Amino acid sequence: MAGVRAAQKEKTRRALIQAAMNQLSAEHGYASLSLREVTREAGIAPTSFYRHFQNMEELGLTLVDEGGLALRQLLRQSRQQIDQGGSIVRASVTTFMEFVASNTAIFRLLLQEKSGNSREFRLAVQREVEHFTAELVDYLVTEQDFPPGLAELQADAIVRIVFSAGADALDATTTQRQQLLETTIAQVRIVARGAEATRTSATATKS
Amino acid sequence: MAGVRAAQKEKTRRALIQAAMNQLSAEHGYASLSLREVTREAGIAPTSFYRHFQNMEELGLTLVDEGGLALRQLLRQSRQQIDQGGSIVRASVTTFMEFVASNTAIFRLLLQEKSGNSREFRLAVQREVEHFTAELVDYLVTEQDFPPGLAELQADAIVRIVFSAGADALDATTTQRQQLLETTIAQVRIVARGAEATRTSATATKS
DNA sequence: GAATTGCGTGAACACCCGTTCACTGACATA
DNA sequence: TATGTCAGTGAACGGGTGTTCACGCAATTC
Repeated sequence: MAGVRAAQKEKTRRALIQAAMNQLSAEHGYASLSLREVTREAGIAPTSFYRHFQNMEELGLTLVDEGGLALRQLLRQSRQQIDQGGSIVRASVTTFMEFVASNTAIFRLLLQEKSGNSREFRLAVQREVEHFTAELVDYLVTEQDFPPGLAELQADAIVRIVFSAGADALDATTTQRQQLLETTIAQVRIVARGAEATRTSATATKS
Repeated sequence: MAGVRAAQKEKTRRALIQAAMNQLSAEHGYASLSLREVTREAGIAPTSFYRHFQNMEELGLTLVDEGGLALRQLLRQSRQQIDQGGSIVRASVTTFMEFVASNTAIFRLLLQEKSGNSREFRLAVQREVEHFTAELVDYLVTEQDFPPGLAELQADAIVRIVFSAGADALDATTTQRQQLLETTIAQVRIVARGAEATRTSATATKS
């Protein structure tokens, strides 16, 4: 009953996932990922692949899940920074950009498959992003007392801006990233200000 | 000197481009586009491909150019709608969404290659999007008297939001698109309001 | 009318791909 | 200790890929 066998299996499964990650780069995306190359890098025979995944697609979806997991850790991290005071916007956007810089491969994967050629992939990524938005909506409603509708609009806009900036960061130099960070922070603040203005004008009308 | 020969060549060149376009769909992207399939659809021998393009990459860049051209036509169209009065934001976003709906393949191509695996492609798409932003900046500065820096921030944010919404529209049903249109319009207005608030508070400080 | 240019061609080459199959041998079970 | 399970294997099949080459033949040039 000692899981020696199971442990070994899990180990090569991780090796496959890691190998796939390694092959993902700016020049080589998921679409052009080959079973043979992945198994070669993982150090096993091509045929052994099927002991762990039915398809390359199943491997891909696993990768997306890994990305989603990383994103959620990012969220938690961001929350912690918020709780300990300071500029909420700056802390959040900075954390996000740091994530992009240090998880380039995985963020690129999410980004590509968001508008990729597999519906299932698109939906999986979309789910992760929505999770992100929902978290932000919750914050805006409970902490900032925004009405749900407006919070939804605002959060959605901010997420679109930040993810889009993250995409640009992938190709950017360090100084460009710095610039991009400041730009994004300013833009998020503009959105926040606009939402605030919208709220007060609506409240004024109501009262 | 009659260009019968040249005309025929241009014709099959167009056939190749069109064939490539036809093969682009939600399930089948540029990355998995094969020379042989394209020539098959175009009705010529695989080898003839090289009479028109050096690589598949050259064909791809041509497709991106076509997309850029279409985007600029969209811009011009949008300008016309603005000149004849009505809500600027609504007209612009609506036009954009209509473009996405009727040029699905080409917009999807631009979107995918924006974060795709060829640096040259990414830069080409980025150039097109920047052209888009520049046009908007110009409008904000000359027509709305925004200071250049703020106009840049605002335009960039709006373009990010609108393109991101366009991406979501690709997978959406008609009613979802309607909803998305309204959401996007509201978001653009929030950004405009935020920028306005930012401007006036800055001006107040200065005076 | 003769010479040249150049688009389109079919055969062929070398390569990589995903997937199947029967098999081995270490671990797990009883 | 005997039996069964199952991750990993190497050979093989069928198929698609990009690219080369020499060639035919109609449009063009002189």
